[in-house]
Amino acid sequence: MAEGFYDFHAVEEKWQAYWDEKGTYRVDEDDPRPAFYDLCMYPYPSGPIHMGHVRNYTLGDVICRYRTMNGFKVLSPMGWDSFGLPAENAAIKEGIHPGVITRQRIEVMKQQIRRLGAAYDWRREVSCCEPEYYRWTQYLFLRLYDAGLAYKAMAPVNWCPSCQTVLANEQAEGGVCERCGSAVEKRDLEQWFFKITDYADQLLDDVEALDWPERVKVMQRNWIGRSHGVEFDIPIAGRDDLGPIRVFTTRIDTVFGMTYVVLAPEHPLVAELVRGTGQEREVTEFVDRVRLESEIDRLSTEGELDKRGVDTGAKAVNPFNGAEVPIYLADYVLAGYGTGAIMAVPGEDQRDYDFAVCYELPVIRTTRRPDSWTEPIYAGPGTKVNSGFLDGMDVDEAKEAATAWLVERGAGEAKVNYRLRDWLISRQRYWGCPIPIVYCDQCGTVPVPAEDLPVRLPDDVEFLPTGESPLRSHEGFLNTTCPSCDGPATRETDTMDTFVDSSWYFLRYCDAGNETAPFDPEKVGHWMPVDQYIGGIEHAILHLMYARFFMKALADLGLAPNDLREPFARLFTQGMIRMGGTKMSKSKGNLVSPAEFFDSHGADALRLFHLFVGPPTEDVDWSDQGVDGASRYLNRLWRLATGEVGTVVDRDETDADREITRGRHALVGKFTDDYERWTYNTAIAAAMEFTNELYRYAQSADGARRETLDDAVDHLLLVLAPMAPHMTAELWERRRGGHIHEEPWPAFDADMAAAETVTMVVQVNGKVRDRIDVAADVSEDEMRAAALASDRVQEQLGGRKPKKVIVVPPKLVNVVG
RNA sequence: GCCCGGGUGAUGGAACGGCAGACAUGACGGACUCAAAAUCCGUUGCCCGCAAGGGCGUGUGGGUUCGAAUCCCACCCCGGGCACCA
Repeated sequence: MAEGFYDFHAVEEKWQAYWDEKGTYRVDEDDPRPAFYDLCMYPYPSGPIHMGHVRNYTLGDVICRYRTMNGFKVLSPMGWDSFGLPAENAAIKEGIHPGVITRQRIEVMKQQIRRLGAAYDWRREVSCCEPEYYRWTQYLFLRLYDAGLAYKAMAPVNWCPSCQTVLANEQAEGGVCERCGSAVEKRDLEQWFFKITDYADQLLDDVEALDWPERVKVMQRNWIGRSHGVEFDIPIAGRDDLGPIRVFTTRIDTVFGMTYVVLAPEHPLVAELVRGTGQEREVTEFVDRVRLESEIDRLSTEGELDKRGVDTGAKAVNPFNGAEVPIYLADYVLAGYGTGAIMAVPGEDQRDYDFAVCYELPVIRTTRRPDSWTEPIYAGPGTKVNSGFLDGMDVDEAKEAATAWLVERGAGEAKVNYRLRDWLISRQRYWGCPIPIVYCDQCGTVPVPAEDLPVRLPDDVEFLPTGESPLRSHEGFLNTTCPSCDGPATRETDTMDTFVDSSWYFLRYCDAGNETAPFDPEKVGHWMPVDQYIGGIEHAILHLMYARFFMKALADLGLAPNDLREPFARLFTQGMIRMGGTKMSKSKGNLVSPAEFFDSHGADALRLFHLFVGPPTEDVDWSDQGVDGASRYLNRLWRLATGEVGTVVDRDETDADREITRGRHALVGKFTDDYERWTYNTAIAAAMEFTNELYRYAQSADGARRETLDDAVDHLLLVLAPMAPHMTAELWERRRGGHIHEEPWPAFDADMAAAETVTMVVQVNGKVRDRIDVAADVSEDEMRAAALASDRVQEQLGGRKPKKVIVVPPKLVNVVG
């Protein structure tokens, strides 16, 4: 390799070793610098890293290094989301323990992440599949259990009758078991839940103050889905033995338009309602059919409305006017939301209308609609009609009056409902955190005492394609003694959803080595909340919602500081890397491996490409040529900074030199702005422009003035240091000595950055007709005079007097003629 | 269906009401070279013109403004999220 050529292999290795050994990015509580917590979502260790990781960690690293230069101690940790299904499936396929596979993959990934040059405090590394970590996941489960926030209940699950196991929704796509192809059924099984619904209001209200992308906030709000309404009783005609049907509505003002009532097929009153009636057979058949259908089938039957409901033959009595209306079952009413029963108002609800048309049920409209309205249903504001004592009121008044009417009679009350359900955490799987519970014939459900944790996953298990968790047949794991009575007991064999592990890993980073507690609340208070969280938009709902719930619950339990209610103050969601228009993925076979580029172009070139290709929020298409371009630029910078370009002379400062100094002040100003705005692509463009200018400067007949060029190049290196850390460190050391990443962020002088002369644009009727160089501090009058003196302007005016002259100092004059 | 994004050269993108296309990629031409690579220089939105210059141009149509890629209204197309939530 020729002397003077940028040998990125050697340079990158050298500096990676230096940062490791010197511990440049290790930070502690007693460091007096202000704290900044910079976090990238920890990866699932799938083996080699992909371009999405590169983009994510490059952004995180740029923040880390930039904030460090700005005087912060930046906590930037890394770890592994190492429990989960893919490793267990690989274990079944290859006959290797998932722990072995996972640990190997972590090593590969860690090596590659290191080659990216990202600065992590590796002392804080966590891996949630290790007992040192999951012990504390179990501990937190127990604390939630003690607080009544973890409970066991029956829940409908996807069940494969052939594999004899529960399937996650994504394993039951299309209503078919992904392993054996059998039709998946709904089954009711005892499952563990976290009571996230207790926090629904807080989770919703606290979204407002977060510095998060608006679309993520919208998704969180929709997911929680708070709706205010009324719950009330509708008696069943002639069936005093059955008690009323309780319904929920957000439109109690439309109650006089109720022309039928609908129960969910799973509603508890159904069996009694039809027993011994002529409708019994038809209703039972309907209920059985719906029960066997998966959620997916239920949704896909859209369009065949006539098969999706059935008349029970029974009648309900509208408490407001005594009208008798039929009671139907329909699968569009969900058992799990509200009361599982609705009053149907086909005049003011689209689904009710569609159903009513199909089953020839009457439509009563209760809101006067605008004259121009032609749609069959109207749900807007207006005056009530056909509504008894509500007539003449507007919608809001009617809601209030109808609610008061119900409350007076003890027949109903205002009620808030949520779309959010409790978090089902049970997984019938091996490779997850065991739920620390035992079942004793004498004592029932007994939590494992904290001092007995961790409940370890046994290593001596066989991974067979039976579909059943190996924990269920592992005698040594299954059989234990009751912590309460010492009698024989069996362990819970379900493990926790991996989202539980990721709901607190950012707290463990604050105190990763703690052997007596999950973390010290004081240390957590020192670093938290995360100042900048960076990750993919795919976690916009689940992970971010669960982690927020954990933070609030742990603060309430005294495990974390009480005022720490939100874990992530600022969130940045990066766009995807695509290849030829589609997402890069193994299954599509369009993966581009970052590792190849470490070898062929170097980490700095790969990082620079990712930053230059476009705004980091946007999806981007991968381009090999783009990396070539980034690499070309770095080589250009290398030649400039190693003195291979042009001639350098010693002389007194000339105008040309001063223009270069002005340029470097402007450059620093541009970078300072762009780092704050995350517009790295335009910052890099400015660096390229300035580099091109320095080339012309050094190659000009007069040559470059030594101090001026050195100062300009040094500043170019400083501003690029967070983006291309290896090359800038190497050049800085050669030119200046010392470590560039310990230099302070360069100051700039806005006055120095301002140009002395600017090019003023002269428009006639909004079209550019001339350009005139003027002093930067030119007055409005001078600009107007210069513009009107322009031959081109006079030509365009053709002797007419201008009607008006708009002057925008010092950029533009618009002559309106 | 509802809710977000987004439509700018051959391509990625730039332009936070004021020069549309910065910077880069690609392509073409040239220099250097025995040759190639690397590097360097030049051209590169469309149309008319020898040129000076002129006209057109940011998905479509309208509007606001001295001035619109940018703001407003309507529509078309693409991407994403949610979807019987009463």
